[in-house]
Amino acid sequence: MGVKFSIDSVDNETLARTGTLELAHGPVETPVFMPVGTNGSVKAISHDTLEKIGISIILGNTYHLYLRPGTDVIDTYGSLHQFSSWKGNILTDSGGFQVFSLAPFRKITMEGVKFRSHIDGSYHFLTPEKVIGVQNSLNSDIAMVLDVCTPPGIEYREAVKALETTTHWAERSLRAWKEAEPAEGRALFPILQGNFYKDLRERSAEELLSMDFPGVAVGGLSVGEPFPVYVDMLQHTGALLPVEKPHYLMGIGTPEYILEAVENGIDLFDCVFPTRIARNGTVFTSSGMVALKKAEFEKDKRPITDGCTCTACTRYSRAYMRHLFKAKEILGPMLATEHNITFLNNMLKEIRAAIRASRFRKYKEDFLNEYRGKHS
RNA sequence: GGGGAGGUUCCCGAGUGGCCAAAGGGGGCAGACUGUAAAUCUGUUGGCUCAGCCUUCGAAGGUUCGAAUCCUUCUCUCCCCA
Repeated sequence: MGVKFSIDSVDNETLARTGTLELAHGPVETPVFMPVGTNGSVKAISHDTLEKIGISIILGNTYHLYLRPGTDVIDTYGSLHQFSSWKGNILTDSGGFQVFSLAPFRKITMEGVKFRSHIDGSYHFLTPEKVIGVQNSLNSDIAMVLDVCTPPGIEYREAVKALETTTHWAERSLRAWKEAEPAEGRALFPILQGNFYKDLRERSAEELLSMDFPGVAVGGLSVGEPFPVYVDMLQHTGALLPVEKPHYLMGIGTPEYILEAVENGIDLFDCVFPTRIARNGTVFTSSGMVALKKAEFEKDKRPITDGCTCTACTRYSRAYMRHLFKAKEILGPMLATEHNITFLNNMLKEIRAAIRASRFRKYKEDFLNEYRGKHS
């Protein structure tokens, strides 16, 4: 389970740092945004285009791929990479979040989680060991332990229970992972929980970091809490993480959230938001989010944003993009998805450069001033 | 020329005496979306001095306490037969 993570530079005002994570399918420069490809496909964009943008790692989802196509199909290819023809790295989420978001159908015990398939209603029982087994079939470069994610506002004792289950599952996951003797360049990360109780965050960190994991993820944030609460909990949690290991914050993906994450020492993050809002007609620009369907863009000949290297910005106007969405042309979601991923990827390049120059704070300030200022 | 069907709020289309400013869909406009059951979902869509009032269901007139709904005439559209 050897994974090399080297820190190249450290910002002198914040916890931000740049690094390189050596995974089985190539190096990943951090901080990095990882697009989500739940079913072995980042929705509305081809692997070719992702490669062209320079994406080195995407997500897959154990829960979805276990249900469909199933490991028997994946096993005939040897890996999700082979099956989907993705040459880069893949991080697979464990399914813990699906158990959380599909709440009406779940039953969690210390042993595992029983749930109903959203596809055919069939019952399934997932254990930490089984989830490791599925991720071994997928040959994930970074696998995640099964965890219990909880929403804001729950009782303390309920948060304790979720935390204890998560720790217990992490121990079992690690044992199963080691027994399977994973190849060099593959990693298993535990997921820090504790809900919005700081002492529980500390306890979760203590318990999980006492185990021999090559990295650590922060879960249970960006689950509906207000932005200031997110920032507060992130600051508290970020300081608990061991400097030498890669830090993964699960489920964040707007420029504002990303900047906070990087400032607090986060190296990896993923989010469906950029790709989902793209499909729904909203794109990122340096001056804020823009809903392309709005009437004001009917005859707007400008590109989505100047200086962007994506297909939409180098070739098409806002008016045309609006028309594509109005006419429900599939090209609209495709171009918008490429744009949003390109936008974030370029933003992360700038962030890494700013950290190397030890001027991250300035970069963040300047970025947010324009982003939150008046829209162009 | 003869017979038949029909004209409803931006469009399609329900509604055959009061519960109708008028179902439903489309379109428009706005909002939401953050480890993807999402190319999705929600709201709104005649006007105003807005718990009320005014205007609206091809046009005009009539019946009625009361009409988009009934009657008369006109007008327009579509289908069938000559």
